[in-house]
Amino acid sequence: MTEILTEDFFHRDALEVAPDLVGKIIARRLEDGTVIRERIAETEVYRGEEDLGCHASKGRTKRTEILYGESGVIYVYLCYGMHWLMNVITGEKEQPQGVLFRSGEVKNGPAKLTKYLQIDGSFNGEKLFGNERVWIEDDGTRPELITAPRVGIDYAGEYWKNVKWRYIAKKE
DNA sequence: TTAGTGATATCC
DNA sequence: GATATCACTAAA
Repeated sequence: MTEILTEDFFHRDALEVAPDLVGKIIARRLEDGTVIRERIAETEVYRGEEDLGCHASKGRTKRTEILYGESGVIYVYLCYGMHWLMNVITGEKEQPQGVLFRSGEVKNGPAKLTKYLQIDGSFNGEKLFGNERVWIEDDGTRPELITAPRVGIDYAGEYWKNVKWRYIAKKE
C-alpha cells in the first residue's frame, strides 16, 4: 500500500506534520526519468515568529515570504554557500511554520539528503503534491519516534535551543 | 578544530 | 556600496 501525500497532509500544524513525516518516503524523478526514493529518518519543526530558530523570527522578508504562504510548498535554503536544505511549509497561510528534512535512512545530514536527491534552489516554491519532479509517499510504515532538541541553532537562546522539536525514527 | 562558500540581511 | 551571519560538511 503506497499512497502519495496530498495537500491535506501538510495543511496541519507543523508539530503534527513533522512526526508524521518520519518514515515517509521522498520520491524524486530526475530529468532522464530515473526515480530516487529515500525514507525520511529525521525531521525538525520551525514554527512561528517567536521561535528564534526559525528564519521568520527576523520578520517577513523576501526570503522568508514563502514560510507565510501555502502549505505543501517546498522551501529550499542555501546554507554556508554550498548546502541546500529542504523544508516543507505546513499549517495555515500567514502563519510562518515549516518542517526541515534533516536526514534520510541512508543519507544522514540535511545537505547530503538534498545532494543525493539533487534538490537545489530551483525547487524553492514548488509544491510537494501534484508535482512531477518530487513528492512524498506513504507506504504504511509507522516507526517508533524519539524526540530531541534541534541542531545547529546555538544562537537561538536557551529556551528555543532546548525545545524538543526534532523527531527521529528509532532504530530497530 | 577549521576552512570553504555564497545568498541574504543589515549596516553605512 | 560593504560587511556579518548562517537550520553544514569534509578534512585533519
